[in-house]
Amino acid sequence: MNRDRKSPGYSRSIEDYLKAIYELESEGSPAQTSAIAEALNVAPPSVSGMVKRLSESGLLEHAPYRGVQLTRTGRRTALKMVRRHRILETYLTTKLGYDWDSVHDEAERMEHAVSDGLIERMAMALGYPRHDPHGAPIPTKDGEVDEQEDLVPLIDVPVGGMAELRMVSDRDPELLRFVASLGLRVGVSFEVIGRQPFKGPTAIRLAGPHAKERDQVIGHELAEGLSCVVLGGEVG
Amino acid sequence: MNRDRKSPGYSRSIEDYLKAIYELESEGSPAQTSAIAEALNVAPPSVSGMVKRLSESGLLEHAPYRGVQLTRTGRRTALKMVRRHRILETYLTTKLGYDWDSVHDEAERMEHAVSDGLIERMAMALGYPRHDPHGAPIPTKDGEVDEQEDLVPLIDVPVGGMAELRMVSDRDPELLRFVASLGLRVGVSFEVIGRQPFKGPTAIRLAGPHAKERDQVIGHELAEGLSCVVLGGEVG
DNA sequence: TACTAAATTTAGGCTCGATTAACTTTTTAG
DNA sequence: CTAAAAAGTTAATCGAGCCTAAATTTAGTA
Repeated sequence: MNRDRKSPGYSRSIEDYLKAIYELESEGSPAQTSAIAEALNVAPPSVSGMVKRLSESGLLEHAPYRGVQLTRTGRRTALKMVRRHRILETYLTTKLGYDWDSVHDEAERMEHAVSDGLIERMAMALGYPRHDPHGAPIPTKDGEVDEQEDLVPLIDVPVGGMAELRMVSDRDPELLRFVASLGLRVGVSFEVIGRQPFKGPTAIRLAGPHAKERDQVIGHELAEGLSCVVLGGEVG
Repeated sequence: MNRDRKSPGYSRSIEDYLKAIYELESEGSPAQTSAIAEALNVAPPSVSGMVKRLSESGLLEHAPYRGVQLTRTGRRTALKMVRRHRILETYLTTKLGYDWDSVHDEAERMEHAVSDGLIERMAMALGYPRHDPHGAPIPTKDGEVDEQEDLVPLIDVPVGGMAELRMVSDRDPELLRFVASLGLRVGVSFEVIGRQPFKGPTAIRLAGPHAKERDQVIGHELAEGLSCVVLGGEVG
């Protein structure tokens, strides 16, 4: 009666809550009610209600008025959802020709419907990738995540330094299209050739024999969202 | 706000009802409450309730105590679900190494989660197949189905005649595994070499240079479920 | 034709996950 | 240190879909 269903069988909602909480937690500090509500596009009292149920089920711990933390079990499920999401995104771009800006919503819906077995088949077909198309690390089947501590936002890369784009949030398709239109992709490296004060733009020069428009200017807010690794070599 | 979501956005339940009703209708006669209930594993009053809502939404017509018929709109959605299901089954077997007995459940869940765009990409990747792995016809994007009128159940293929297996229900994995274990697949042809009366078994001989066990015996009930096309050539 | 069995619908309830309105706790600013 | 603002929780409802029990309609048979 249970060949390859979705193991313990949490509801779609529960899976969404756990994943959202995980993602908030990984930005440090316990997840707050309002943040969860915003992430899930739901009113705060809905979160309070669900949080109560989830903590009664042992998926998270709730310090009233203080926020929420995943338990070991809760984190396991959350990581499973993150893995599903990122494997799906990778599969859709690699095998079905999706662009990196259009995979998020599709994966968001599919991640609740597919079986563990399908995810593993996709992972195998992809050669067990470590990162999704936006550079986010794909948790392993038993919940290990490569945390990538050396990443810094582009705004913190010093002028004159070389860096490589390593990760962009997958949330905003517009943003992803814009980033791509600048010639930037995960793995592309560049030199930071200037930065204006007062939250002004950062100027970069793409490395390699890129056609025209090797020089680009990136606004402050966007530059905050581009996670880079600073490369050793300095440039004159 | 609506890039490639699931167009009008019916609920999972509604999609299931419409598809089930379509499948019952295509066996002739309007779909009865109890038959729908059984197909969906739901109590009859649940069907009455849903039927009321669906007919108020114009997706079907309800003659109380008489059964239910899809409207044009209802049929369109039902066919969309059938197309999704069969494309998914074909994709999973062709591209991800699933066996024909294990795709049904996976497709059943995925068909509610994926977008039209994903289905079309899969269809394209497959070269727009006309039939799924069980031989069932795949409706086109605009709802045309190849009805295959020349199919007869194996029990009606006369002894001495040649036939080719063209379609098996995808519902029962056990049955599909068993059929496969006999050396039968969609497209395999064989001669009917005997049939016992009183709902007794049918004996067949597989065509071509099949290893050992070219002769197989198939019980009455199973033989009812194997849709074949009778081939022109007679055999001594 | 009347009576029973089967099929269907109605009535009443439940759970899940969401909402708004009202209340409580925590944080922050003066 | 206190008062207002912000954040969180509780209470009361709602709708979708399901259920069981109790009518009701249809169908089949004596």
